[in-house]
Amino acid sequence: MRIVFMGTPAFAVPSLAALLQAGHEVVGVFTQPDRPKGRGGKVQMSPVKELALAHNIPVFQPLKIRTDGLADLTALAPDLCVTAAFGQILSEAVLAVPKQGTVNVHASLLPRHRGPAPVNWAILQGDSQTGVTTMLTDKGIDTGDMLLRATTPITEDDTAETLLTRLAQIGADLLIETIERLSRGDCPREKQNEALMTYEPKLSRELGALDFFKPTRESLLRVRAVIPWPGAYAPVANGILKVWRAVKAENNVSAAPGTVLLADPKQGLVVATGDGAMELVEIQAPNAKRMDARAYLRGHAIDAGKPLSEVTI
RNA sequence: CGCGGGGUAGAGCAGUUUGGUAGCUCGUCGGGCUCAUAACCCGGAGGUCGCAGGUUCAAGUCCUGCCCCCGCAA
Repeated sequence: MRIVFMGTPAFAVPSLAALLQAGHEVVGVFTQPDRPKGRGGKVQMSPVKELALAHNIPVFQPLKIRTDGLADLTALAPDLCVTAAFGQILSEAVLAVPKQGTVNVHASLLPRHRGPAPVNWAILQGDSQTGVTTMLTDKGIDTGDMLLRATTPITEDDTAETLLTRLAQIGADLLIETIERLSRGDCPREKQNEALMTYEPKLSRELGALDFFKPTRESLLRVRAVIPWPGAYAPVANGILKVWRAVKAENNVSAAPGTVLLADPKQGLVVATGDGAMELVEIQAPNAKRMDARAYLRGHAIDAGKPLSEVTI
């Protein structure tokens, strides 16, 4: 069976690797064009492209597959297309190319969390579990019929980063099983219940903003949900303080949310919240690298009692 | 050639402008005090100041080259 794979970031890599591992015939890979990235603005290949090149698979990087990629896709004459975080919306013309359709690997339990950032939103909304759904892509965004699904619990230690890594592997395994069952003709297929559907947009920088007036729990979820990008942050006198890890803390004092309650190497950096307090465990000062807050406090004195927004970090 | 910050003891930092025998907080080791302690007191160990070269009586500090790390922006 001739398979064309479409994917871009690290999440898609295990799926492509699994296809190759399972001996499937991957005749071409579509991925987003190389773009300037990182320090120095160097142009970098997508993780999927690197893997494809390592296996000498033809790589296609149309700006828009629906227009300037259609001819290449048609020429590959795929029986099946597989997508995983490709980053481009497939038009009906594109979907019409593969004889047996297009299977998508989506990192949520559909119909919950349709959209480009399902893992982050699952954490942010406090879901106790999430998973991966394989589905038949149709013209809508994540609206196609569901095939198989696998779940995984969201633990207190999970961040969007750890969860995404785990889901990528789960998705890869599920993809292989899905293709096997499709080819055997015994794969279940179920329409999505539109009434239970949720759709969330891609992440924006603003989603990282912490609001200390909200309950501790919400802030802790946010910290975990926006790793590694955009990262949770709070304003300070000299810029922005990023928060990479935080935990609930005790607060017996009556202080306005946002007030620095404690700030020393032994007790840590504790800030008052809407319903208690939270300790900022791993932080990142403006222009600095991320580090343990207690380590940071050994070299930088911070006055407790003032609002965090007025403190110079 | 996108903008910028930095490499000083195990950790985090100061000191570099105005060259002159390396300092702070924490940790660590030993001792003491205490019912007790993330407490306190006393004492000690631990550093080729990223690498190489240069200027100088003298360089962490000035000059030149190189290596490495990181932030922002995308």
